Amino acid sequence: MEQELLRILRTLDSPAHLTQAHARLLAAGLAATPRLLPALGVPPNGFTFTFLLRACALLGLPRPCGCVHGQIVRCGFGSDVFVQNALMDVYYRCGGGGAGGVGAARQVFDEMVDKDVVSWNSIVGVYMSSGDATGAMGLFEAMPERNVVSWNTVVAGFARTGDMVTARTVFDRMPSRNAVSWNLMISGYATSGDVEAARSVFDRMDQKDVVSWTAMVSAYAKIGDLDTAKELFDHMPVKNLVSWNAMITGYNHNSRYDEALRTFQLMMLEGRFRPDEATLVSVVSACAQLGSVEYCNWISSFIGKSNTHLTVALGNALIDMFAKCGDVGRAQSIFYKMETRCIITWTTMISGFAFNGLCREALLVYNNMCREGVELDGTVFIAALAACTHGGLLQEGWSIFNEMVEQYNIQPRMEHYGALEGRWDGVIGARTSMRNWGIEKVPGSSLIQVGSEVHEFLAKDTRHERRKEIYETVDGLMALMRHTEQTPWGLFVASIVVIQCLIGQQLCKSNMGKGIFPVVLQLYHAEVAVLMSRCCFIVTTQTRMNFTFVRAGGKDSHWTKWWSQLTVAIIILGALFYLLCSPKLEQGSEAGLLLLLGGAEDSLASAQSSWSSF
DNA sequence: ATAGGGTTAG
Repeated sequence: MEQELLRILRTLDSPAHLTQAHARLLAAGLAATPRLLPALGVPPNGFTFTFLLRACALLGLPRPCGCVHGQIVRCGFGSDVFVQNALMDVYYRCGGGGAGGVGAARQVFDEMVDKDVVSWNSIVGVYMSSGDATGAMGLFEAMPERNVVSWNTVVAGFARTGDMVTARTVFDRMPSRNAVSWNLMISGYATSGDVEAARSVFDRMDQKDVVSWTAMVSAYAKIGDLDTAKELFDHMPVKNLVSWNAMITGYNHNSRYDEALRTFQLMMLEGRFRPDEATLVSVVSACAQLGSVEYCNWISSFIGKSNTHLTVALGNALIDMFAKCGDVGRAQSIFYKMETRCIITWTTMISGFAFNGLCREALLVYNNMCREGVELDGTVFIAALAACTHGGLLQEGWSIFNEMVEQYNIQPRMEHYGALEGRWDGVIGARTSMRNWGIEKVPGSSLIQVGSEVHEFLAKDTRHERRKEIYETVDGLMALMRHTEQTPWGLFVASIVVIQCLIGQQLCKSNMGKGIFPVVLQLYHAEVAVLMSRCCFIVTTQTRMNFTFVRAGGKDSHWTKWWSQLTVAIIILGALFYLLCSPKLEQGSEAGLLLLLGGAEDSLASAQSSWSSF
């Protein structure tokens, strides 16, 4: 049958007959048959290959690129400048952005008979995004002609690496600039944290477009200045979907999830934009943080109705959301529905089960993951180990820990030890010490009364008026901890936290009702376990600890200032004390821990009474 | 075709 049709097709010689035959094949459902389709005789052109190459780039597979390259040469497009430019881009992307990709792209570039500005711009961009600024600048200087895109490519390259000094130099040298050039400077300054500089570029710009405004909104949101972000957002002459997304994620990053949702609702009320995946990811994660079942149901039914494709990011966010509001069954069904998963998907599902106390199920997910041969990272092991500890499955925890080290060659970090509380039991008898110090009475209490006011703290609370400070403090400490892990500075930071907690308790106790301390510090069990295991006592991971210093009444008095100054002084002295006592401590060494314990025990003992009586 | 703003877990 197929042979017969092929024979007939070959005999056709006029376009009209060909069209007729094509129509008949379509009607018979045979047009897509791989051997008949080429016989219809439509020759490829430049567009064929640029689209084909784009498909290769999306797949990121080097092998089809080679085949397509062969076809390009065979069909006589070896010197078509459009096709060659696309080919260069594809070879770079399929090389994974590394040196191999750069080499392949460079080879295409060198072999090109005709090069136009786009070819030069592309190769400069390739060198820039591979991190080779010197190579890029060499090519840039050698360019026979430059247009505004050439200049922008270089500015973008320097801005991406955070080298705003060089970016500025190039920007100032530009013979002419367009909106993109200015916007590159704005976003470059914003990502390097210099909002002032970004703002001054923005103010000097006389062709501000929606991108400039949006970049400024997210710049202010990033440094936590939501008032200015909101003000700019409200005054934007034109908003698009990305602007709304920027405002919503700005609220998310500052833990103001309810306002994120309100902004989303405003956008929906306005009705001009349909939420895209980025919007939904942000909204879902805001719902997850709020843990409100009504919001979660609403957004999930909205997603269901809007027929949105379940991408990896959205799937991950949904799994997290359902798990956080206790519906682990729906979390799991999302997990199964996902066509592609990444390491975050697995991590989220494992922690989702553990979060709901289903630690065996968490381990099943872990086992499935290992069977599927997913490439694992250190983080997924933190989740798996925490699941074991949480469920009291210490033996499983240890065997996973060993697998991690021996089979997957992942260096254990302090978070892994933190997840395995049993680690330190033999060293210091942590549980006993805890009981002795009366620590068990403090955790679990998330209500603190100061004077006549009751301050309530729930997990990841978003309602407290000083939540910005809470999360900034915690985030800052965590960042510092990450930055300084494996060095004595980790101890330094940990000691600050402990001392702050102790002082906070004492201040609360002795100054009820006077207006106490302007910092509210809230830590969760995992972080506390890590910090505390450094400072020689362990917190059971089942118990969430809320350390809070609360200021009552909301009025600043001279007492507040006085206490703040005193506290800062004590913190610095305490930190110095730790530093002097433990300058040569080796992290993780038992001798070091015991030494540290000796130092810490004294200061903790004095605070013991306030812990237990609180 | 080459350059610019927004995207999830621990």
